[in-house]
Order: sequence, then structure tokens, then C-alpha cells
Amino acid sequence: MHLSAKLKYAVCAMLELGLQYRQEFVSVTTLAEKRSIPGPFLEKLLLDLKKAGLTTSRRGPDGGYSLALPPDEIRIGDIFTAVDGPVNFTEGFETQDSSEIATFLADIEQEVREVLNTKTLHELCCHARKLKQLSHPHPFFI
Amino acid sequence: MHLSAKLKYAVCAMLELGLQYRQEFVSVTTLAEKRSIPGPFLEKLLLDLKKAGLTTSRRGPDGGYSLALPPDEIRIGDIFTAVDGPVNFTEGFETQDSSEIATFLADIEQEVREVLNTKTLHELCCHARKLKQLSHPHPFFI
DNA sequence: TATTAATTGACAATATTGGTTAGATATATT
DNA sequence: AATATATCTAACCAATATTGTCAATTAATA
Repeated sequence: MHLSAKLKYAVCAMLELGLQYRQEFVSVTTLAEKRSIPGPFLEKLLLDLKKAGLTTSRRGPDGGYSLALPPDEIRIGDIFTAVDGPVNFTEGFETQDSSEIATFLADIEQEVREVLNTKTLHELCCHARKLKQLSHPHPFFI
Repeated sequence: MHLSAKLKYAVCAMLELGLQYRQEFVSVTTLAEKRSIPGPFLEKLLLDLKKAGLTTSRRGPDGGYSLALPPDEIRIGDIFTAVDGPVNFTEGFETQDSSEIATFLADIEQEVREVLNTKTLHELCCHARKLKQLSHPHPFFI
């Protein structure tokens, strides 16, 4: 069980947007260069995140993308779901004669969801800032 | 995040072997018919599980597969790992300039592993028996 | 009006998944 | 020894998903 490249790119981009929260909009090109992500691919990705309500955008000069919510209201699981779809362990079991397995795996699925929903983008940002030895740009987000 | 067909088949097969534990060896054909799994595909799968030390086999007439361990010593995570490889959220981040994300995701990865390692095949068997309203063939496994 | 940058959709290359086929090897029975 | 059973091994194929590109369109700003 590994993360798709798409999801890895998404986490990188969201972290970058998180670190810039309440500053300027960040263009796809800037994001792509900063994290070595193929531009057009990142473009579609950011649209997925927008459709999921995690980012907003502005066109034209000085346009770009920005978080639609404060980082502490964006759970890691939200990013996973927006990009790769929801955690789903039971699909394909209900239909067959394996409903026993479906109900059993539903429990595990729920626990995994909770793991992903416990940590937020804000925590990732704090972690990243700490490692970069940077101070927080907005003290009220500590 | 969903389960591969391969993994679904594996869970089905392991459940079946768990229900037959300490009885006869079960042939690939029997398993395949019981759970509607393409035979040759299941064959490769059971070999993966054998390489991982979860099943044993015997050739020739009345041969087939059997669990290599009692069901309560086989964790669901062991099946996942044997078939799909280990849970790995950090791969691809260490190499880049995203080690911040790698260390952050390592935590989450570990928690997911623990979820999968908490439940055992024995619990799945009990669950299945309960739903089938069958009694346990061996009281000392309750 | 010109420039910037998001949006949309079609498309191509590549990798993975799911599945098949054929043959070799081991075991048990007769 | 011969035969039937059933695992093992490896090569192979088709379908699908993933990853990535390209061109045209739309919106916002100066």
C-alpha cells in the first residue's frame, strides 16, 4: 500500500499553500518549480482540490491558488480523499457472498479513516517550519 | 484508497483456510470454486502467501494449501503485506527535498500499520462463523 | 488591448493489474 | 513402475489506470 505520485504532489502543494496561507496567491508555475512537479499535471491536481473545496483560485496577473480553509481545518484525510477517492475496503465484497468480510473490513476501514483524519495540514506546516527553523508568520496560528 | 482484487481474493482464501484449520488441506480448485476466484490467479496468490510464511502446501492427491500458523497468529496486516507489499507512505519523499513530509507521514504510516496489525484472521473467522450460525469446530480456539 | 494565469478537454506514453497458458515437479495410490 | 492428482514455475497477454503533454478557452488585471 503506497501513495500515488498524484497524492504525493498534492501533499507537497498543500504544504506549500499552507506555508503561504493569508499571503499572496501562488501560481501553478511557482508551485511546480518549488517542488519539482510537472506543471500541467499539477494544474489538474489543484482543480481536484478546488472541486473538493480545499483550495480557491484567482485568475489573471498575481493570480494563483490559495487554501480555501485555514490549515487547521484541513485534515490529511481530506487531501487523500480529494485526490484518490475515499478509503474503501469493502467495495467488491458486498455484492458477492462475502458480506461477512465486508462487515469485518468496514471496522478496519473506519479506523484507518480516523488515523488520516486526526492529523491536519496545520500540523504538517508546523513540522515543516520547525525543520526549516523558520518562525511562524502569523502568531495566531500557533 | 481501495483494495486490489488480488488482496480481496487473498482475504477470501485465508478466511476459508482459517475455517478449515487443522482439518484437511484445501486444493486451489476447491478454494477457487468456493469463492468464485479465477483458479490460476489464485494459485500465484497462494504462493505469495506461502513465501510470506502464512500458508503451507502439500502436493499430490489430497494435497492443497493450509495455514502455516494458527489463525490468531495471523494478523490482517500480514496478509496485506504478503500480497501488496508493506504500507509505505514515505517512499519517494526521502529522496527529494521533502524529507519534512516523509518524517510527518512516517507517523501516520505507523498508525495505519497498527490498525492492520491489531485484528487477526481468528477474529475474522469468529465473525464469519457467527454470521453463518455455525459452532466452532475446536473449542480451544474460541 | 495586452498580459497573466486559471480552466477545459483531448490525447499519448507507460506501468500496473488481472488473468491465461503450458509445462515441470512432487506425492500418493494402484 | 505407472498413473492420477495437485503444487510449482515462468512466460505471456489484454485491459485498465496512472502519469504526463498539448492546445485552446476564459477570466482578471494593468
